[in-house]
Amino acid sequence: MPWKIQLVTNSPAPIFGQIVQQVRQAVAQGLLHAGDRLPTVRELADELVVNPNTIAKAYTELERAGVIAARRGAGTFIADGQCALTAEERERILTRKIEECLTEAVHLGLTQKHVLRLFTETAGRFRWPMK
Amino acid sequence: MPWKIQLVTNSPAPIFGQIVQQVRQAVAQGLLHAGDRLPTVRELADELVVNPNTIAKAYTELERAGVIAARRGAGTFIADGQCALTAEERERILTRKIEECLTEAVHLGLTQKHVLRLFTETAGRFRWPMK
Amino acid sequence: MPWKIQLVTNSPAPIFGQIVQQVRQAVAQGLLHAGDRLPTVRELADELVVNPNTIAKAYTELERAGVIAARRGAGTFIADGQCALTAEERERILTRKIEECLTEAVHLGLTQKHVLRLFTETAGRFRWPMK
Amino acid sequence: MPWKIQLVTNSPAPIFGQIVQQVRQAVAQGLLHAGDRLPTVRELADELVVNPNTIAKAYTELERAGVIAARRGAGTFIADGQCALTAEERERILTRKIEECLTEAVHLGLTQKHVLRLFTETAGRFRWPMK
DNA sequence: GTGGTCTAGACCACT
DNA sequence: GTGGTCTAGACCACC
Repeated sequence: MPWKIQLVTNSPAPIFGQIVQQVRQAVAQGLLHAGDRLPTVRELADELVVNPNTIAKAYTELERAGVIAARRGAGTFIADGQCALTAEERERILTRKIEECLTEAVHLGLTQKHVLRLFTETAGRFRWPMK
Repeated sequence: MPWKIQLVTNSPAPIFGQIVQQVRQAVAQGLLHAGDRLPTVRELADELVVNPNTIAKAYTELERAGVIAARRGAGTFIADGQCALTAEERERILTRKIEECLTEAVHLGLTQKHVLRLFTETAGRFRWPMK
Repeated sequence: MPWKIQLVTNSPAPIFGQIVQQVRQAVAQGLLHAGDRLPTVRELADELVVNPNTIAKAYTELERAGVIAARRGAGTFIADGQCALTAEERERILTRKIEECLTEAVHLGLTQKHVLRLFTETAGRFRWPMK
Repeated sequence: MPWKIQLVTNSPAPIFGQIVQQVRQAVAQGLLHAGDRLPTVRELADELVVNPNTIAKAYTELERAGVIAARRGAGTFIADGQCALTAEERERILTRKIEECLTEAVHLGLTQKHVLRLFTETAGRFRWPMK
């Protein structure tokens, strides 16, 4: 992998969830591309010093989300998943996420201008669909 | 309260967490202001039909976060919480939230333009500090 | 539960998959309704004589599919899930299933008339959306 | 072969299983007839770019099911397989398949009318026994 | 050697 | 007492 997964063991976020999020983000940022091979369950388990079942759970979750595809006997690969949800559902999901984000921002005492700048800058580090 | 808390019992999010998030969001949107009185634990427990312990846990969490303050014998009130973190720490926290948001957006197949528009629109419904 | 889950231990289908399919079918046939409570993980594990983790895996899968909703500390309930896939995706998925079904039918040497009758009869035992 | 086998490598379905299903479906749709010659294991392995062992496993499975027959030194041919099961057993097997199909349909939120139309249309693309 | 399933048993978060 | 997470270790299907 072109980068390292960072686990925070003293976190309320479960280990498998941290792995899921970091792989999803790497894909969204274009650090991982469709067809790239992920480390095997056992390799990653050794590297992160967690139980192989925990890695397997993360990979299962990612597969269910269409982010990766596991092939028995061959390994695990980044998929070129297309989201099949309706347009309304997608907006609904994202709006909720954005509201969480903004709630946090206001409570942190940041200004609207500052937040918009941070959002735009960060968006530039992601890999957007062309369509 | 000027608005109703909406609980989704069919949700992986814990009940107390939903309450915390909705109070925080109401404050961030200016629906609740510093000094406003919240319902008592028992009142809210009756209204939402949940265990009083669950409400108490939500209030404890909100107090720990500096969003509300309980005054013995008087009730619970919205605090005018000032965030005591350093500027760097605040940016770090928000950036992580924004990254989660953008990761979701890319996986939903939305365009950068669409997401920026949605973010800006939603930000307009929040109450920002003047500073 | 108004009916019993039947496990075939000598089957290529995994145990958790058999549970998933049978719960899905019970919901589709109207034997289980939104809001109904399922047995606890431990209860069902005892009843079917399998490991609680196996039941938990089945429940997790069903939750991900939106068929049930688990509430920590409260139990597991049938959800009133709405499918948010696009119309094309839904037709695509079902057509593939139908093709599998028909392939099987032809290889069994059944006549078209016979199969259509069986299909229509069986459909009558399901609970269809009104819309 | 009058048509091409399409492998989906990003799929939980095993490669050999996809081959088995597609040959069975081609026979059921009349694209392959009794006596037609199939490619050799090596030819098909080269064409699909998979391990010859995988093709061999698919052929073994198809032969076991009576769909094809290998003749030493001559090649592999589509058999005119007669299903040796009792009428009851055949109905039982098909009913289970139909139930899976209908369970999926209901969960996709499709109407009974829609599903019946799709089933009838698809059935028209299959080659049924005259008997 | 790869991922998938299952068991056994521990601990935690939530109601 | 409920479901959720994690560990440990076994066996199987697939390539």
